[in-house]
Order: sequence, then structure tokens, then C-alpha cells
Amino acid sequence: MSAVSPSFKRIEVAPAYQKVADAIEREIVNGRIKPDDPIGTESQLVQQFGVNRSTVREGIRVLEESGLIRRDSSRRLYACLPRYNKLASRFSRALVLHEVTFRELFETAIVLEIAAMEYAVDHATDEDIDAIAANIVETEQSVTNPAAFAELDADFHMLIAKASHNRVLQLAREPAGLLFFPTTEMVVRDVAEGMPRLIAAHHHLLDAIRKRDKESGKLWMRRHVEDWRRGFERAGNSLDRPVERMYSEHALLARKR
Amino acid sequence: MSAVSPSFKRIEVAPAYQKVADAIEREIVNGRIKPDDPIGTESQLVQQFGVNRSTVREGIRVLEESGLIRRDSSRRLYACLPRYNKLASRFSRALVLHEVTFRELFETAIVLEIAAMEYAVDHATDEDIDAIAANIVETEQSVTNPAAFAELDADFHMLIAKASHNRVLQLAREPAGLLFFPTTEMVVRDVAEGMPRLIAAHHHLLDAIRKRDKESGKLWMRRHVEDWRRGFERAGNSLDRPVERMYSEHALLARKR
DNA sequence: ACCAATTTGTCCGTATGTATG
DNA sequence: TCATACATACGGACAAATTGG
Repeated sequence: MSAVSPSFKRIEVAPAYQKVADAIEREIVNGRIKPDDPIGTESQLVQQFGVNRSTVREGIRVLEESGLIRRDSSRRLYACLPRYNKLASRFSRALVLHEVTFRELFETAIVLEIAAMEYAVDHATDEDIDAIAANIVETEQSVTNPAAFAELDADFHMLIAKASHNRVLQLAREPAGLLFFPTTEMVVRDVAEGMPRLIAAHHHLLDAIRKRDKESGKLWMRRHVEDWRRGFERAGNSLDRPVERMYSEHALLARKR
Repeated sequence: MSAVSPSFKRIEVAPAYQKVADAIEREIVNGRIKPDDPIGTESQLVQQFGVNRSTVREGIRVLEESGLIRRDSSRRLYACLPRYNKLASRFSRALVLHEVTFRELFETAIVLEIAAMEYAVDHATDEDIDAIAANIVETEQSVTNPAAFAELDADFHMLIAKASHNRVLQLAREPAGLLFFPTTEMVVRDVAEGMPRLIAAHHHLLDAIRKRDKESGKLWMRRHVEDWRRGFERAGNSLDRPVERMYSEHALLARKR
């Protein structure tokens, strides 16, 4: 039927604001615009793209939300690296909306925490170890304040992940961690032996890192997370209950600047 | 000094478009607006919030980008659940921009893939098994096409994760997977025995699921991922090389609708 | 299949507050 | 302190697309 086969290129049809966002995104992802490079003022973008200011602004909002650009104190635009924390809370929010269960959270957290511990034993620096030790001291001093205690427990596990010096692992464990560790407060409130057991476990984990004893580290992390599960169930919760919407609000506070 | 302690509440100061976005987000996260519920037209939102339409539109762009609302074919606004895929590609892009190394990717992927396999052995349904079997048949038929072959390998691991019936794990492994598996194409091009070894491993993994043999499943998955690493290095790459920007473009194609 | 009403995408002009030099 | 540049927000406008008769 066709006399010739023209093989036209696909016509790109997208709203103007999207094209603006894509164009700037491309420059950043390709590295032609580096982090902290200025993007230019809105008026300049208006001129460069030949679209209206409102259109440029919509495109900018998209990039701000995805964390590729930010505004400094003077609201000038700069490129930046997406913050892990922000990405992780988006992730967490999605998990809550999908109504995942604590079992799913637990199953994932246990492997990621053990992996973080394994690599922390290999790669922890003296600074990492000092930070973890300081965290344990603080934790021991906050046994009368379950909320602060739970916060410090979350920090402990974050420090372990940081000590692994594996950013992918750090990023992968954070969404589950954001939802997982707030329950610590509930557990230590309801289970009397919760706090001392947790502190003892943290000591053993730090010791394992100091001694570069990988097997001991993995073992104690497994016990530690399993302990959380027992406490969670002893506090009267079922692992098959979905993560409640309430938690998301708690967890999402972190992302507010 | 102070005669009275007034204890005023913190004054919330934020741009109008942000308040619009936050207000709608709150309704969705709280569940008062459920997925697929209509959000209303821009004009309605203008009336309800008492702000300008441009302001409403900026707020909408933010929520669209974060995946909480979408527009259907008629561009009407609906609430929706954030898609895993979109979140994962944002994550992957961040990893690329942070210039993480293949070692970090590999260390994380190996624990997540093994965990996915472990739970897949427990929870895979007949449908899951059929889908995996079909994938293997397709893979065997595409040994002459490395690109399609690599794509099917990525699908295989996605199917394993799906068979785990753990959405947190599915979500956690996807960002690393998006960056990890595109390299399969490179490996099977450069290493002659790559394809048959990969296919054999997939067969063993499927067998393990069928026989509900968790130890065999974990063992073969470990071998399989280690095999990738050997192939990667044999193809002349260093694990300590950062994931290149190029890969991101490849991986990001997935998110385009 | 045609038409009227609605809605979105985009644009223009303007006012206001604020940051910077 | 003042002036300038800039971000935020507003009101109004119009064409194209979509909807619902």
C-alpha cells in the first residue's frame, strides 16, 4: 500500500510546562548543570524558553518537588542533589497509602538492617564508632522518656547504615525504617524489659563493630530485630495489621524543613 | 522577666500554592479522599481555597509530580496511589546523581534479591509460577538479542519480587534493580558463557520455588548474583566505578507513560 | 454527527513584599 | 537608607480540547 516508507520521528507532544521541566532536568541529569549551579531567574527562563512566566513557574514547581532544584534564602534557583530523606518519606507515604502490613515491613527491615550491620563491621570508621557510642550513651540517659528513646533508637540504626558506607543500602532501608522504628515507642511503653534489652543489644552491636566480628554483628542484629517483633506482638499488635495512616503523619514530620 | 508566658502557637507561613498542595495532600493521606475520587476542577479549587487559578495550578503540579493525583484522558483530576515504578525511577535518578558505585549497588541488590527469593519460595502462587516459567521460555528464545534478553532478565527478578507478596521488599529492590540489571546486556555481550549460565540459574530458581526449597533458592540466587559480578568484572569493568549518567537515561525511559 | 457549555493550557499585565547591594 | 531586581500572587483573557446533550 505505502509507496514509500517515510519513517517519521515520533512527534513529541507535551504541555509547555512539562517541556520546561524536562529541559532543565536533562541538563542536570546529564551533568551540564552541576549541583549548586544557579539556574537563572524566572524572567531569564521566560526569555530562553519563550513561554510565559506562569508556565515557567509550573515547570519549576515540578522540579522543586522532585528535589532537583531548590531555592536558597533569597529564593534564587539552584540545582541540587535530591535529598535521601525527602525521597524516603515519599516512599514511606506510598507504603502507608498502599496499606502494607507490619509483616511486610518487618521482613524487609530485618534483611536490610542485617546487611547494614554486615557492611558496617567492614567499613565503620573511628568517627562512625564514636557517633554510635555517643548515641548509646544518650539512649541510656533517656530511659524515662519513651518518645526520645524511640527517636534515638531510630538514629542508632541510621548511624549503623551510615557506617556501612553504602549509600544504596542507606537509601533502601530508610523508607521501611521511617515506618518501622516509630513503633519502638509503643513497644518500650508496653513491654517492661524492652528498654534494657534494646540497650544491651546496641552495646553488643557496637562491640561487634569494634572487634570487626561480622558473625557476631549479624547475629545480634537478627536477635535485636526479632526482639522488636516479639515486643510488638506482646504489646497486643498483629503483624498482619496494615501500617496505620497515623504513623505517616509522624514519619512525615521529618521531611518538613 | 516575663509577666505572663503567652505560649503562642507557631505561625504557619508558607506560599499559597504550598498550602493548597498540603491541604489536598492531607485529605488524601488521611483517607478522606480515596484513590480514584475526583478532586474537582481548577475553578472549583479556586473558589474553595480563595486563591488565583495560577496558584492552584502550581499546587496541582506539585501533587501530580509526587504521584498523589493524576489526570485521566480528559485531564480531570483524580486522587491516586503513588505508582511504585515512578517512585523507583526517582530513586534511581538520585542514586546516579550521587554517583554511587556498582559495588554499593551490588552489595544491596544481593541481599534484596536473596530475600525476595526466600519469601517467593514461601508465598508464590500458581499464577506467579506460571508467569516466571513463561518468562524463562521467552528468555530462552531471545538469546540472539542481548537487549531483549537483558530486559527479560530484569522482568524475571521483578516477577520473583512480586511472588514474594511483600510490597515493601518489591519497592525496596526496584531502585537498585533499575540500575543493576541494565548492565546484564553488557555482560552477556562480552562474556560468552553468560547467557546459558543465566538461563540455567533461572531454571534452578524456578525449581526451588516449585519444590518450596528455601535453602536451594537462596543458594542459587546468591550464585546467580555473584555470577553477574564475575561477568561484570570479566567484561573489564571495575565495581568501584560510579554508575554512569548514561544508565539513568536508559532506566528513566520506564517511567514515561 | 453537530452544537453549546465547560475546562484546561497558556498568555498578558499588574501589584506587593522582600532580598541584595 | 534607598533603589533595584526578583518572587509571589492576582485578575482577566483566549484558543483548543472535552463533555454532554
